[in-house]
Amino acid sequence: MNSQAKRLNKILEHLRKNTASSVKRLSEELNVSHMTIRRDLELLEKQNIVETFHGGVMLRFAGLAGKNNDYSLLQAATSMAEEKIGIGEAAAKLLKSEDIIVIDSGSTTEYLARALPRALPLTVICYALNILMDVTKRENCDIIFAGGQYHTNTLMFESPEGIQLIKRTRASKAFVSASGISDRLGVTCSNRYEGSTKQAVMETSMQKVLLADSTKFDRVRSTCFADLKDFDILITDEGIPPEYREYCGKEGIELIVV
Amino acid sequence: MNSQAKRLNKILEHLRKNTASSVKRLSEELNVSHMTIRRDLELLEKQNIVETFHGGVMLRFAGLAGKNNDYSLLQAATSMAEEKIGIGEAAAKLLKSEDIIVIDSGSTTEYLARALPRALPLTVICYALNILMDVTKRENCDIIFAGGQYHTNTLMFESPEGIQLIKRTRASKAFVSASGISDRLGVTCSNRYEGSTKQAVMETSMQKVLLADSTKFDRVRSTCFADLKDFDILITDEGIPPEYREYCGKEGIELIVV
DNA sequence: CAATATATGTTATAATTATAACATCGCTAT
DNA sequence: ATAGCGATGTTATAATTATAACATATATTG
Repeated sequence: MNSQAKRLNKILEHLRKNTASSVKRLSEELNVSHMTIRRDLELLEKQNIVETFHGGVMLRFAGLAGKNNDYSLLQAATSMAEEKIGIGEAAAKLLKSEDIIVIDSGSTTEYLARALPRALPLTVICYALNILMDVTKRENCDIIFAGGQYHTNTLMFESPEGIQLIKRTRASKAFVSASGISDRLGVTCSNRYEGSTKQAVMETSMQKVLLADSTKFDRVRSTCFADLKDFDILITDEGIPPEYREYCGKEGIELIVV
Repeated sequence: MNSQAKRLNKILEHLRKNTASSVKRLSEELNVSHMTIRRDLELLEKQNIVETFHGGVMLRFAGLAGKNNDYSLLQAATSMAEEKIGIGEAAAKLLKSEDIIVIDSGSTTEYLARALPRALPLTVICYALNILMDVTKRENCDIIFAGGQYHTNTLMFESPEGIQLIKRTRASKAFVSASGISDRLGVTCSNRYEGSTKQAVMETSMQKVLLADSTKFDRVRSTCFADLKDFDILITDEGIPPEYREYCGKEGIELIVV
């Protein structure tokens, strides 16, 4: 790891502790010139990790900057950011007043959490820290959080009791993310605990919406939690392969491309 | 409520959503001059509610500024702040490596969450947003969160499943807060849901530590969840009435006064 | 090892924010 | 009503931060 990467990690560490900081403080803390800090922050800002303003910086993705994530992981989490913003906004447009929605864990779903229309009264069910942090900032919003053991790499909480809580709850719409989508091998994620929770969500929601950027197609991960055709709506970006467009048409899945 | 109080609430509301902001943004948002904002922020800073720096402001007690708390409530939450800091630090001194601890909801316990020694590997069980936010910033720390319905005024999550999760978990030490303490009428809190959760915690922890500033003595709230003598340790400040000192001696409760 | 590229530091200047003193507005009490 | 007072707005000046261009140091590559 080069010195810049080290510094970027130190900056993020500092921000995780303090949420916000100033260029001055950072340059003093890290013993580098203010220009170096500025250039570092510029990088971090381009990747949507921090937000700068005259006099300071603040963490944007408080959640995603989980304590064990180093800079490279953060990069991954912020890749395809533009596409994900579009997907989140498109998902938010589906919402109606009094909807009871599940927001799954993941970085794509976080953009939905941010795009939730402030005016609509909603009930939100979730189980990931980044989602929770966005939702608790909202008003007009009942929150149900399924707790459990905290997983720092996915920012997700999981437990039998959490799954139980989801199972006795009913949602009008579930917004689910995935790490891999294959017509033949189904919709997959990377961890067993994610799979169990997602399955519970699929069981208890009226409408199931899959949120995934186009890099997820024709990719598999270890844990399959649903068939693609189990979903009612698929929201993705222009990069979706033609054969998946066809598949959606054939299976009656509403396709929303942003 | 006069116009200044209204504005202070609006500022806090804005900060709750954005964590940090700038004088410029606030003055534009609220249509007042930057001087007015500055004077408002000066007030809020004096009360330890926000922290200002060149170019901006940020919330200090992110958790405590729950969205439904108005300005007057915030004041209450930050009262006895010095005593509470001491109590939190004293509680942190009790911790040993590999301890499994419960941190109850409340403002006093938040100071413990902040004072957790960074070096010690710990498992933390909690169910309140302000505690969670502090604990997730830490490393060397397994987190178990008991979820449920979110209560904005106490920042606490509660559900049968959450209680179930607590009940099947064992802790070496529980750090519990209270709204009222009476030798005759027991230890009380304000809400039924708080009581059920606290009771579950009392049942499943080896050592029970009560954290309360001295304003809580000889005060009762609606929901009783324990007798004072059920606790092994009581941490409070110098203001503790003499009769409670005696009571602790008689009942074998270790008293720590900060 | 030289040559090049990249990262960091320095400086001067521009832009923004902070402070302080004073002016004005609007409420309250008589 | 109006005098008085507190709250808010205005302005000029000081302090701080941002930007850009250039200089220097450090790392990389053939």
